[in-house]
Amino acid sequence: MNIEKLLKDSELFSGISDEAAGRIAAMGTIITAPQGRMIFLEGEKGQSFYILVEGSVRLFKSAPDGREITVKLASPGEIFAEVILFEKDRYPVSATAVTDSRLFSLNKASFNTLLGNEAFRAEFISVLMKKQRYLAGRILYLTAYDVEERFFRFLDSHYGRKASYDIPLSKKDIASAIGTIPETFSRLIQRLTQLGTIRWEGSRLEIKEEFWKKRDYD
Amino acid sequence: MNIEKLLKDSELFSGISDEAAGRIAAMGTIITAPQGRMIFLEGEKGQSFYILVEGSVRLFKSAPDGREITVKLASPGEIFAEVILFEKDRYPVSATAVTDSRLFSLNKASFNTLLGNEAFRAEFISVLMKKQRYLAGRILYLTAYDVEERFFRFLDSHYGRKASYDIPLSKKDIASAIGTIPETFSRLIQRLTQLGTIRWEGSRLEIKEEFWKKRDYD
DNA sequence: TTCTGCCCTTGACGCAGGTCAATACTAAAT
DNA sequence: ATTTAGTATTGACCTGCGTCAAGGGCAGAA
Repeated sequence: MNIEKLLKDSELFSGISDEAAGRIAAMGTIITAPQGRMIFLEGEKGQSFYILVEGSVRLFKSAPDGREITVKLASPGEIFAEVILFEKDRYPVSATAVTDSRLFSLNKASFNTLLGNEAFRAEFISVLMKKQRYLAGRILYLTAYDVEERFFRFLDSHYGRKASYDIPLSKKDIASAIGTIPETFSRLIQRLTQLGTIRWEGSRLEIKEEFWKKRDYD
Repeated sequence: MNIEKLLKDSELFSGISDEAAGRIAAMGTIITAPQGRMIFLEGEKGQSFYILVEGSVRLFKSAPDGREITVKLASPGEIFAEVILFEKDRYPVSATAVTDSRLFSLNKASFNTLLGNEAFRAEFISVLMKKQRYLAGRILYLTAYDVEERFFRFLDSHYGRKASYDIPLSKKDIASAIGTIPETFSRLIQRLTQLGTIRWEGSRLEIKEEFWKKRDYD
């Protein structure tokens, strides 16, 4: 797939013209990151930010004791590490590809050129604000809901409410995304399976009909 | 104290000229909020954002079960609810004054005028990014540290490492700020007092010499 | 084919911290 | 002076979820 198309699907460049997309595409580079590849490390110096084109990337902070707290599991179209562009020149989180991924990377200088454009600036600010809302929401998510609730909210927000999913992630990665550990997540799955609420074979997850209806999020 | 001076001490308008400060001061209004006053409610429509001039304001989200999760305890000079300025016209959090406070409020229209200024835009974007870092840090704070650790980090980040503090907040507000409940916080205080680590009488809190040295925060 | 490493699962266990409830201590209101 | 209401403390209790440890399944490397 060509880069221009992908850019136009991203949150930052949505609604951009073909011509502009072409120019931007020429300014950055496409990076391929196989599953498990570290993209950047918290505290590391950097001068580029990224747009996830394909795959998924885990953004996390490390606690002093070595545990990793997932701040966000990014999906295609999302921008991250844009914080590097102002003031601080070190990444505030680490990023690794949890599935084979492709990223579009743009450096500070190119970005500053873009910022010269009024419409782009407005778009950029609105992306920053969306992120802020996301993070405030994640604080609520992690502190006010239990693991089961978080699991279903995770499904809902990442794939929507369906009866059947094809999950491209390992269970350990999901556990991390919902803020728990594999053991606890495994026990949750076991319990839900016994209750007949879900069925999970290979990468196919099925949720019993009727289930979503009982839940009211927000 | 005059508004211009206060604006120049805020994170958003730091380094602004006297002349510009005067113009901005004329665009907004000063609001007085006595302790306990609700400033705005999550979900409510609004067209203004605020700069805290004096006092402290608690920003929180409400869980479906009614619990309130404090997202941030704002201090003077900080800007909040700026998220209202783009796209979404509803506040994503609620805000109440936890001590008698004064706020400077600016509406959307005035803000847009300011945004016309290049330097201001850059400053604004950098404030947004600082916030983003704060929120990512708060996720780590709330999920990776225990209550004791959070308490000392709270003291450190709000007042610095001192041997003696004059705490203007109720214990319940501190409990909320550090992500716990009054009972648990009270027990922590009791334990630390018995250990001789702290002494707390009225609003005066004393930390035993030597204590901070044992801690290494980042 | 065997080894090595990673995922996933399952059991046993412990504990930090939340819930519930009772009581005292204010300080403001009547 | 007495009611009222918010804050604080303390005890008894309980539970969700993390830790530790062990074992099974599977894939890629040698």
